[in-house]
Amino acid sequence: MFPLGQATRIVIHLVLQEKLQQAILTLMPGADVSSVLVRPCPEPKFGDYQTNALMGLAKRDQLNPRELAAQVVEQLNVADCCEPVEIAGPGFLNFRLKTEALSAALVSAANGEHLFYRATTEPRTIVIDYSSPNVAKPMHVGHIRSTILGYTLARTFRLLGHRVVTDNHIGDWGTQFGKLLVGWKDHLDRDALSQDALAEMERLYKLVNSASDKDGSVLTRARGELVKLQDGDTENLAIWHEMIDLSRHQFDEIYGRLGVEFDETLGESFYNARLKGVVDELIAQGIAEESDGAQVVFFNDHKSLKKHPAIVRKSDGAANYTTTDLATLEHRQDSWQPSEVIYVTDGRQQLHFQQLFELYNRWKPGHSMKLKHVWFGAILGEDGKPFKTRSGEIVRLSGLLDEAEQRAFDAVSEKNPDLPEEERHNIARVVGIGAIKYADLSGNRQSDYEFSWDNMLALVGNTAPYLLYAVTRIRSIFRKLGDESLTQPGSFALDQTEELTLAKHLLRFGLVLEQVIDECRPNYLCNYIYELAGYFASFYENCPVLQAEGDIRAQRLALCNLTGQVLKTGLETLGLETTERM
RNA sequence: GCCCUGGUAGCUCAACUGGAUAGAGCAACGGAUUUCUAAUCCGUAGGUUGUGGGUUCAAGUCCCGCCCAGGGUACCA
Repeated sequence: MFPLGQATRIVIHLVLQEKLQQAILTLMPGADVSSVLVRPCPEPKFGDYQTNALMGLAKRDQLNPRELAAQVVEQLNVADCCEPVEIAGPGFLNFRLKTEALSAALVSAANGEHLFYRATTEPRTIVIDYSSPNVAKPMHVGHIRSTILGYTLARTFRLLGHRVVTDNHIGDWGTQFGKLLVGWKDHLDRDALSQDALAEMERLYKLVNSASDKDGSVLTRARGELVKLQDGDTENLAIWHEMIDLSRHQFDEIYGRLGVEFDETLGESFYNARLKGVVDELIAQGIAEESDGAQVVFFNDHKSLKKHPAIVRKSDGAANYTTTDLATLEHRQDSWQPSEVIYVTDGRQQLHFQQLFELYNRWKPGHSMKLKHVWFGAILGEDGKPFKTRSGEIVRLSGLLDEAEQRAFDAVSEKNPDLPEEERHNIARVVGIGAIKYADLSGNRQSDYEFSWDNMLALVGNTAPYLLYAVTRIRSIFRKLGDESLTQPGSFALDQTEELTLAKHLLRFGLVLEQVIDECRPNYLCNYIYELAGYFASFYENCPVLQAEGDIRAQRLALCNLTGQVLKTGLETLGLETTERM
């Protein structure tokens, strides 16, 4: 029924899982086996993989779990890849891989047939919305999590064969432009603008903002400029376009440094023409109603939203971001028919997205999109308060990246002063930017995260430099090999514990990638490659590669090569480049 | 007030449908370098998972109460 085919070699745990489910269905026709999963054992002494699902099944049917387990084992034929299955504790099944099965998986990977993961046979289309900076404001440290997390998720989905549309929903419309237009017309410093456009625009905004706090007539004028812009005034539109161009130029510079890309950049203004129609439909369908002069949607049958109505048209007649987001969602549904739309923003917007999703479900009943808010915690300084510069300013992203590269440059120059300066600069770029990204991705996204140069650029521990160093050690071995041609081993003996542990860990790559997309948590991948780098380090210390001879040498070289490929693929999925030396 | 998060080792963080003895790193202490990059490895120590109950064969994880922290809470996004 399940021959030891290609699937077995790629992801053994899935084959075990499928066979287990079949065995259960034979015994208990009609049972729901969707929750029957095979997972890695928490402790190697129990085996390589386990399932705890039989205990749950036994409980539902009031059976003795160990007796059920015995019957299942009776039905289960996994002898081609496992030692005899053990029943343990209250009803766990423990699987221990045969070395020959492990060896077969490694051989096929070494032949380039796979890299321990299986692309999906049912590709889905997923829209991912991330980054979303505001025009006329410099990107700051608050944008980095959304940008990094969002693009990492996009790459992970793509690696597993899904179609992804990434969309940068930039803030290019809204009330701030009234003040910006006043500032532009009265106080613009062209020199400063050409030096650093976003800083100049930010200055203008702050200037007018504080002026309008003191002087009501300034605010009135700002509103007037905004109305003119919205009515299509030529001069204001031209200024607005210039502000957008200047901003996007600087965003692109940052995205270039971060290696982040988008398929679409449809800002808020793209949906302007649709906003009135959206509100009209909501009113016509009886979803929105008038309240204090605004058009409002109430969620009375919803516990957590009961006291939190959503405004879709302000009393001054203007739409707000809920309306824009509804139009955006409609556009995404119509354009790409995604099965999933993922928003990557900070946790403070949870209420907004609850409202949005609930509202969209009412507006477009029967749509089949899964709407997900993937939120993350704040970035804090080492004092535990929101991360700011010493003078209390928000930290700008460009300066942050500069400092990361500088610190990495100092480190590499100290460790390896003989490398050419140009190479040291490149290493510094890869390590510095990588360190920032990795520090951001390696924690649970929902935790607040404490920004610490020392922690992220530490040379040991779960950091980018440690992982990149592991890659350079592997590269170094292959450099020493020179022109010598590699012989692919026909099998792997895996006599040394370090070889065995490393090999088994390689096989778990696919499982981890699945977990990342299931829960939108790249830290699972970080943990995995950190463990992989650790197992490789032990292997490296204990198992000489180039000094070994014959089959052992070929096998160890292949293990190095496979580890290098998985590390590189994992790191690239996280958005990290790798280097030859460091 | 109400709603949403979170509270795990001195510090920063993990912990996979509830699963077996809660794991790493940093800091501390002890060891390893004729060697494929020591930006490394091995070891020691460190815990009543905020707190009190409950459900379960099994709870950091689920349910209820309380304490603490952060965020949100009608016309900013």
